[in-house]
Order: sequence, then structure tokens, then C-alpha cells
Amino acid sequence: MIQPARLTDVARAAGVSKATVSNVFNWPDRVRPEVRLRVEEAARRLGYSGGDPKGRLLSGGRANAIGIVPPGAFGIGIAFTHPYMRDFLTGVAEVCEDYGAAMHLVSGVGGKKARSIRNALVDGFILNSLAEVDLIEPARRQKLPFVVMDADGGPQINSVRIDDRDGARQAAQHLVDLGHRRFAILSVLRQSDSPPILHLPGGARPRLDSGYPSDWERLAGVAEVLAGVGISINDVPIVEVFGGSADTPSFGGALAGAALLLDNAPQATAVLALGDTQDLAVLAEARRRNIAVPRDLSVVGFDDPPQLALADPPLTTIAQPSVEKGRVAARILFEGGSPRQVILPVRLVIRNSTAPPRR
Amino acid sequence: MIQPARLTDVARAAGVSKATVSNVFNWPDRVRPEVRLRVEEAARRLGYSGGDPKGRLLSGGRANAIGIVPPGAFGIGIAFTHPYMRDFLTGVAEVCEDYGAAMHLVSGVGGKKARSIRNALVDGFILNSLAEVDLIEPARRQKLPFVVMDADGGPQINSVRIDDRDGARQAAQHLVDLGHRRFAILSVLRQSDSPPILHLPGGARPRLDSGYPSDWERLAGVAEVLAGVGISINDVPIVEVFGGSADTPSFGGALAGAALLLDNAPQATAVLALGDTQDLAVLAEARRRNIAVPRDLSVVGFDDPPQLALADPPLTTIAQPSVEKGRVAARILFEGGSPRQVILPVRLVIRNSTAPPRR
DNA sequence: GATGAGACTTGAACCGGTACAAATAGCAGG
DNA sequence: CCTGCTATTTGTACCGGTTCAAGTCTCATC
Repeated sequence: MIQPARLTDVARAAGVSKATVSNVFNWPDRVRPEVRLRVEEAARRLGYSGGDPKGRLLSGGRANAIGIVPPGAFGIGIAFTHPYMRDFLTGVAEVCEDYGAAMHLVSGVGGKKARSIRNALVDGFILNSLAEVDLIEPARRQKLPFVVMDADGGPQINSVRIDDRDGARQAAQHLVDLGHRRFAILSVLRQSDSPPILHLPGGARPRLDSGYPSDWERLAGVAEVLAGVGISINDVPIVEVFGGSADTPSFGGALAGAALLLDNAPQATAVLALGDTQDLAVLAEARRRNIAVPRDLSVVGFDDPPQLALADPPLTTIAQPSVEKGRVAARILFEGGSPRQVILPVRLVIRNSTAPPRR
Repeated sequence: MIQPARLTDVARAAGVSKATVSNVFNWPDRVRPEVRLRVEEAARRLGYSGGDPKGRLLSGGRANAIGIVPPGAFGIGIAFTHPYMRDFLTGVAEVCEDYGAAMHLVSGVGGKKARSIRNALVDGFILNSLAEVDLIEPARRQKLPFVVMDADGGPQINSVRIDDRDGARQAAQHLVDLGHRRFAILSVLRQSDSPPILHLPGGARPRLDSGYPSDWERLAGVAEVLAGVGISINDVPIVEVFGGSADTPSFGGALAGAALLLDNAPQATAVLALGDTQDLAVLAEARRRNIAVPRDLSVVGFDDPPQLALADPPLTTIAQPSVEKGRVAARILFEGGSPRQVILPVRLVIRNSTAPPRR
């Protein structure tokens, strides 16, 4: 294998200085046509075509790529398998395309992720979890911009999230308006290795001090609306469960959670599934028990990947603008400027998994 | 914004040389504990943690990322939207995860892609089209390994593809075995802006000198089997059409192609849809015309994204090992060694879109 | 106290470009 | 033919690390 030609080689071959060769490639009109031709000829002869990005990068340039850090304990693969991530990244991709930048998906599950982040040759990061902020070393933080998704990192930190509380309010209000008064909630647990946790009225309530703020917000939104009709959320059975995404192994956890909830809330006429695609788990479990949705049980989900519309029955859900979130996050990175906190609205999509409670 | 600390700053602060600081971070046991502590202390104080990847990269290191070049005229987005690409990249992701490398998705549709490739800070490329080989400049070719998907670039070039001809043979044989003798073929056209092209018996045949070899192979496989039962492929109506993937705008093209084919091959009892998810288009078009599948018409597809199993009726198709293709391609890149050409087997998955022809 | 082997450190080169001030070339005008 | 200017070119200093041959220290040994 021949050693590839470097800028210096071309300079020597053409009998000019490095600087001139650099100019030929970057500022052609600064160079006399005659010299330019000579350099171009030499470059062609040596098979040199524009220069190694490594050198350029070091000398003050940009990497021309933004780093995407998968959420929590997940690896890169989730970018292609999780419905939400796919949508989100489609939005990021659009903007990257506009700016001619590449997407750099950071690998490394668990501990190795920090190292991967440190070594990533990028101009900024999109973090899919607040926890990852710690992985961005102070040194880099001073130089590389980043955006946190689905969390509020305070006024100094770029963030993009949805209005979780309002979404939950809309979902709950929809059920209340239909006449429901007996609820059950499937919520989110962030430890992937934990079994579902059941909270019955009178017992311990979900701790709002662990996990993600977005999850607390959703619960709080539900609580607000229920309080409006005189129901304390403390009287509502709640199951916290890890996992949801219907294409992934963790869907099993969601199914187990749904089963636990239906076992322990037989009187409920409506289920609020607050985790991504947990609604599908409730649906599956209900079907297994011959509980008719929505006749015997109404189900509202959160998040709206395309498959929900195809579910049987099509699911009523809080749709979040996944693609737009990606666009917004990427734009913040490219546009720079002072830190921004963007909260995107969600909207209730009414399909056929909700109906008035059976008399 | 404070200027982040560099290796040199730490060295000065700790009163040692750059080399020693570098050693502390990379070869700690070469440094006397006392000195190491002093350096670590200084580093901590200055907020220096391990060094900028740019410097490291230039000085002979690896970028620790592999570049993924989307096929043809597509941008990055296709990585998250096209069912095949998703599966494929899931496989790539697995292996990257094993090697702790990042995935660098190259942006730039059309002309801008070449520049993006030249500027990509990666250790190798996976090209999703033979055409992209031209985009890899000679200079880089000498240094960076790459793998071409779905094409044979000759013995000097790494490539991974499937046995297209055998797949087409299996599909055709399956139909022949069921008793079909009147066929129609939906094939692939690689120009995104072209309308479907209809080839009727006696007229001009598809030109096997443009487009992708994999498409010719599929046609050739079908031709072989049909010849075996005395049918010349020249007597089979063929429509060439761009597009397929059911989630993308190009699906419209596939639908138009399917319509054209059904219009012009009314006597056919079986359709071979040789392009990715073109089978879904045939299915949709057949339904629109109240042609019952498989009673009135058998349909066999090529490629097997999950949704085919959920189609109505579930589709008989040639399943290609998309995920495995990704794994193999990535491994070739990481393992290095002399160029390899891998051909992966495909298999016929019989579901319910094929049946004996109606008497 | 001198000697030699090992264990640490260090200076300087290098990776492959870019940027900018200083030097030189080219040319019109006097 | 010299002067003054502008258009090109060039030398050189980085960018932020790694590497390695060449010191310098330590300390056991004689």
C-alpha cells in the first residue's frame, strides 16, 4: 500500500510552499492561474484531492458532525429499533442534511459511554437523558454545545421537551369528560432490571424523587384533573414498570406491568398508560383476558408512533411531535446563541380505545 | 467562556513535561506515583480530563467511528425510515457496540455527498451503493478500508451481498411448483425521477446494462426457472419502477407501477415483485381492484421487513438476512485483512399470498 | 565513593493542515 | 530606470496531542 500524498508532498512536487497549495484548494482566486494549474497538476499526479480532514480539524476546524447520545443504558441500536427514537432522529437528520453535517451516533453501553463521548469528534451533542450531562466533562462543556432532551437542566442548559403535564391533563380530562371516575395508571420505572412495582391506595405512593421529571409531570397532570372531580390520586392504583417499546425485549416488562395492574384494579373503567407504548401492553393484556376495549375498559396512551393508529382498536393517545423535537434540538445546536429551553405542545388524538364507561 | 485547559497547561501547572502528563493519562504505571498524583491534582484543578480527541486523532490515532454512506440519492434520514436500512444498521450497530466504535452517518444528498465523505472523520466506510465507490477519492482509498453493499466490486473490494439470483429462483420455483404458468414481474428502476416503464412481450426488454447488478440477477434467476418449464422471460410482462418502501413518498411510484402491471397483464396468475416491499404495492393495488390474493393472484415479494408478516394476507417473500448483512459488513471493517466478498443466503418464507392458480 | 542497571522524565519531532504577517514579484506611472 | 502599490507567495507559528531516543535519578552493589 502506497503512502498517500500529503499537502507537503504536493507542495514539493509543484515547487511551491505548503501555504500556496492550501490556498489552491481553499481560496483558489488568491493564486495566480498559472501556479494554480501547476499545483493542480501535481496534486492530480500524486493522487491528492483536497486534504485529510484530520489536519484540517486540528487546525481550528469543525468536525462537521453532531453527536447523538442514546438514552440511559441503551446502545446505538435503539436509534433504529425504538419507534420514538426513529422519529426523533429523522427530525435531527433533516436539519443535519440542511447544514451538511453528519450524525455521529455514540456507542458504549453503561460505563463505556463516557469514554466514547470524550473521544467523539463532533461539534456538539444531543443527550437523550439528563443523566448524560454528567458524562460531558467540564473541560468539554466549555467548548462543545449540547442539548438535553426531555428534561429541564436549568437556564444554562439547552433543552427540548414536551409539555408532559399538559399532555397528562388532556388525557385525564378526556376520560373524565367521557364520564370515567375509576382509574388505573401505568407509569414509568427507569431501572431496567426492576420488576414492576404496585402501588395500591393507602400504601406507599410512587416516589417522585427518582426517575425522570417528565414522569412526575405526567402523574402530576393526571392528579390535577382528578382532583378537579374530587378524586385523590392517592386513591388510584398505580403500577410502575420499565419498558414499553413494542419491538424490543423490554416489552415483556410492560406486559407484566399491565397484568399486575389489571389484576389489582379490577374496578377501573379507564387506564392511563403514561409510558411510551405501554398502551399496547395494556391492550394486549386486556385482550388476553377478554376485556373489551373500549367497551369494558378505556385506554389512553402517551406518545404516538405510527403503529398505534394500526392497533386494534386504534389507540387514543397523547401524540408528541417526535420529529419536530429532533428538528428543534438540532437547530439549537447549529444556530448557537444563548441557552434555550423549548417546550413543545402535545395534543390528544382521539381514536377508538376510549368510550364512556359501561353503566 | 473560559478557555479550556490543554495538556500543556496541566504540564506547566504540575511542573512537568507534556510527555509526562500524556503518560499519566495513557500509561499511568510509567509514572512515579508521587508525580502522578501531582499531575492528577493539577489536572483536576484545571478541569482537564483526558485530552481533546482532535489532538489525539491527528497524532496517528483512530477516529473510532465508521462512516455509513446512505444509498444513491438518499440522505441520512433513510437510515431511520427505510425498513431495510433500519434492520441493516441495527446489525452494524451491534458490532460497533462490540468494538466501542461510533456510527457516523454521512449527510449530503447528491453532489454534496462527496464532500461530506472526504471530510468524514472515520476509520472506514460502508457504502450502500457501488456508485459511491467513485466518491471515495484515490488518496483516501489507500488508507481507509471500505465495504460495498449489494454489489460485487471485484476481488480487490470488500463487498457483502445476498444471493439475489438464488432468491429469485426460489421465488419463481415456488410459483411454478404451485402450478403457475402465467407470470408478471415488477422489477426495479434506479432513477428516482422516472415514471414506470412497461415491457410487453415482443417489445423492448429491460436493459441489463444500467441499474444495479442485483436487479439483473433477480431477473436472471426468474428467467432460469421459467426456462425450465418452457417459458421464455421474453414472453413475461415486466414493469420497471422506482421506489417501494411503504413508509416513504416513493411508495407512490411502486403503486403506479403495480397498477400499470395489472392493467397490462390481466392474464397473469402470479406476480413476482422483485423490489423491496413492492409486494405491498401489488397487494394494495390488487385490493383496490377486488382481485383476491391469493385466490385470483399470487404475489411473492423480495426482502422481508417485519410489516410483511402483518400484511393482509401475510406475504410470501424472499427474506434476506438484513441484520446479519450489517454485522458482516461492520466486522469486515473492524477485522481488516485482505478484501473479502461475502454472499449471504436468502430463504423463501411461505405465508399466505401464494396459492395454486385458480382453475 | 564510584559504578551500573533500572526506573522515570524530558526535549523535540511529528501528525496534516490553516492563518497571518512579512517578503517578494509584477507592473503602472513618473 | 526607479518608486510605489498591489497581487502573490512564503515562512513560521500554531492546533493538541503521542512517541521515542536520549537524558537524569535512584539505589543496590562492589
